[in-house]
Amino acid sequence: MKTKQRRLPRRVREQQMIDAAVTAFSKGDYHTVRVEEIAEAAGTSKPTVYHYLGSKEGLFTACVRREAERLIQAIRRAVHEPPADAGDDPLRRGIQAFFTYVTENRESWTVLYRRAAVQGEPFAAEATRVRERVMAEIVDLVTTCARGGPRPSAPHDRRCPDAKDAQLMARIAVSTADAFADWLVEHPEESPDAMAGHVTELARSHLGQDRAGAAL
Amino acid sequence: MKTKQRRLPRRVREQQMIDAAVTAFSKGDYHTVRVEEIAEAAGTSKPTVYHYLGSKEGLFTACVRREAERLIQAIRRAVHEPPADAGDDPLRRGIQAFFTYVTENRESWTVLYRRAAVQGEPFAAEATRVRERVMAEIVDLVTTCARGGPRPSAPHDRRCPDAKDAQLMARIAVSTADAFADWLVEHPEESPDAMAGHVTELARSHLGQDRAGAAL
Amino acid sequence: MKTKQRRLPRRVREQQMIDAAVTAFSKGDYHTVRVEEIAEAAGTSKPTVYHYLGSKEGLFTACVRREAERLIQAIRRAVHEPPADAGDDPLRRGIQAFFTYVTENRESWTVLYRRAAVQGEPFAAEATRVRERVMAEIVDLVTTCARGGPRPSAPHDRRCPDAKDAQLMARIAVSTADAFADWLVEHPEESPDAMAGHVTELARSHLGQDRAGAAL
Amino acid sequence: MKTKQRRLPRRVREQQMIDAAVTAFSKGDYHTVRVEEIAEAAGTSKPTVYHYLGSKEGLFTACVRREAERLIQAIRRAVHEPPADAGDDPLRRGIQAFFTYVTENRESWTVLYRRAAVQGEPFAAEATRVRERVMAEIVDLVTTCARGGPRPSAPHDRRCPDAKDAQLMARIAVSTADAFADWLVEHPEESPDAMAGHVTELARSHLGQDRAGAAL
DNA sequence: AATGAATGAGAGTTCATTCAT
DNA sequence: GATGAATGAACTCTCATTCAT
Repeated sequence: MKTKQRRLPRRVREQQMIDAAVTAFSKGDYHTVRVEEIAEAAGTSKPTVYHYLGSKEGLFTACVRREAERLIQAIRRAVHEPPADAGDDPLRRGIQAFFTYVTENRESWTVLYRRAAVQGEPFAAEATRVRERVMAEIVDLVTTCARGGPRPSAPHDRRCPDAKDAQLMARIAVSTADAFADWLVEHPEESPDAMAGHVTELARSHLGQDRAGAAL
Repeated sequence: MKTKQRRLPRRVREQQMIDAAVTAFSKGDYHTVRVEEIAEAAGTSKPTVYHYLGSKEGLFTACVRREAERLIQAIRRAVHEPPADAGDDPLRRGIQAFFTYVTENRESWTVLYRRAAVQGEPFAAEATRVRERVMAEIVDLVTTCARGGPRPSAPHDRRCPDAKDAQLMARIAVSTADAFADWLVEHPEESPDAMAGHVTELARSHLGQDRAGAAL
Repeated sequence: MKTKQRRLPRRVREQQMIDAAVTAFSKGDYHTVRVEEIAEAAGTSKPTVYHYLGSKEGLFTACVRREAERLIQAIRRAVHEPPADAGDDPLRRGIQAFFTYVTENRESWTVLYRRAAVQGEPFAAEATRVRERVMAEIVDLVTTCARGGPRPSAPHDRRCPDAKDAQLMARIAVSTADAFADWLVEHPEESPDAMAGHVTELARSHLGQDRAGAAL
Repeated sequence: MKTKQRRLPRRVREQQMIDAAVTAFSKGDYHTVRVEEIAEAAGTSKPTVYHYLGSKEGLFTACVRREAERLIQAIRRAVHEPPADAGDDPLRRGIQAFFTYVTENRESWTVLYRRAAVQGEPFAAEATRVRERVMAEIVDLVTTCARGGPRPSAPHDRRCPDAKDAQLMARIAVSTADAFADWLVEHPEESPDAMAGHVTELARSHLGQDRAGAAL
């Protein structure tokens, strides 16, 4: 057990604060979380939190930013630098990575999807922007991949599904992943992979079907 | 337009309060909403709100209860007492009613789905219970109807999807409806019906596919 | 069981209100008692209470006045119109009556002695005045009787103990009675009479002793 | 005269708060006292009071605890470590110390005896417990000393007055001390010592008389 | 760099009191 | 005469935020 470290370099302390904040914000409402409790969990004091992150809103925003970045990187890695045994369908790999992230990083996802969504909040501005970057990433995934982008073997798919369809699919993918993550808590015997498969098919079928009849 | 009425009977005022509260809670976080602002919107004063509903939590709970009831009734009516031109697939009618409700009663739905979801809050207790009643209703819809319940013309559907599948489908339906409602705000040209169609198929396909190969 | 009477004559309703108020004020602090609860206990509504007694303070004052009057009358009756078997020492009869009243009318006494004593309260003015009337009555009892007033057989007692002593004795009598009343709740086997005897002796001895050596 | 100090260490501020609170609670009813006024009197702000003492009730309880402790210590010191010129009757010394305390620390005593007595109040719980410790201390004083405990020169006093008697005496002593403190305000020429003498005799006489005829 | 001390501002809640029927 | 309806005013308590060391 490490004893409480004092005088850590700023970079490290900041990360500890954000760690603590993600946990806290995932457990309760933005307003329910007290800055002090985060400071304590991070092994520091309130003023230090303010010194580093500026305000409660800044703290929250930092969480959203960092976690969004992690999620985006996870998807990109799965698409562009897949491990050897990951299959050769990048759309599927991407969606699977997304499902896996949501499932395995519940706190992170909760903050990203559930907390940052509250409109009319002071923090909404920046948070919403970050949130949209995540959506854009997934839209991009769907668009690029369904179009056969990195996937050489699907030439008939070459049409670009229009942005509208892609956006809708992205949203459905996200909402499904969210529902599924909850579901998994009660049914740990299920695997995210199966669900990811369903959604991949749904996406490909929907994006193809609508325009070309039989995309599969 | 009636001028602001003073001295209304309790029943009426209570409804006005709940009306105002639903609007307020749909716009902001539970904690962001000030009771006084609700009182004013309802044409009354804070003490009267407390006199009638007991507490902020009581007010919130009253909203959740009333709106949940309305949603459930809308679905039941669509399933059991459909208008003449409503098609003869009860599952589809139910899901359609659900999508329509979510789309047309955004405030109501927001309170029901987004606000009541914050776990670990004092107000969550009753709200969560009510929320589960709504889920149960939809599970019921999926289960009964997919099984061919009121739908005489689909004998091949007779398998009863097990509770697990039905629950997952219900959650996905709900989550998707929520996402779709947002979507509709940006794309008013889309109709809830089309979306309901998609989801109905998704449900039927999922419930069938997994266990019976090609149910459709 | 009488059904709740409506339309009672004012005099009666007022008494019911005061009854309820005495009970309520004896149970809790002045500020803890809610006017509404008194109204309900009296079988009426709040506005009626205000109509009759004017204000919470008025209600409280009415209680103090009525109960003080009752206590004073009880003492006077014991001194001046004693029952046949009551002994022929008027001082003792008076103190005994006082002890009995305090013991048997705990609510009344609590309001009179414990509640009306809080200084700095809005109601203090009138309540204190009434309270002082009670003290004066007891001082009077001690003074008159110890002086051999109505008691023919104690000529050596003729000196008038000065007001100061009498007042002190009165206060001691009162505080002792108060302590004793509490005591009796836990020890119902004791009788007020014995205690009254002690205090009577104490009074007589003190008032005599100090000035004349052997008053008894 | 020190100017109003800002930034005092917690321990000090807490004492100042309790000082101010004792004064405030002695002047008015628990409910009449506003926390803010205490904070101001203590040279701080409301939130600091809450930060340190937790709640109004906590503040009140802290007062009761501290003052009770002081009173008890005063009595113990008088009994066990008397100054040279204090006489050699420990019962008398104890009672005298008690009377002196009540007389000289009117605020403290008022809080202890008058405010903590309101039953059925939320704040009464702990306060009542502390109050009983004070009573127990006095009972102990009466019991031990009357039995001739530390008093070597009174062998005929050896009977142990039973707990019942001791308790009654303690209550009367307390109640009388309270009345006497009021009395002293109007008659500053009297001394607590004289009064203590009276009560000591009353106690010894009562404890002896009843059971043994003429104990003195 | 780090933190104990301190607070302004505001929220929920309660209650005596008054209308208007 | 009696009462449901309504509220002004006040109070406890909380929390993000800032000094001063």
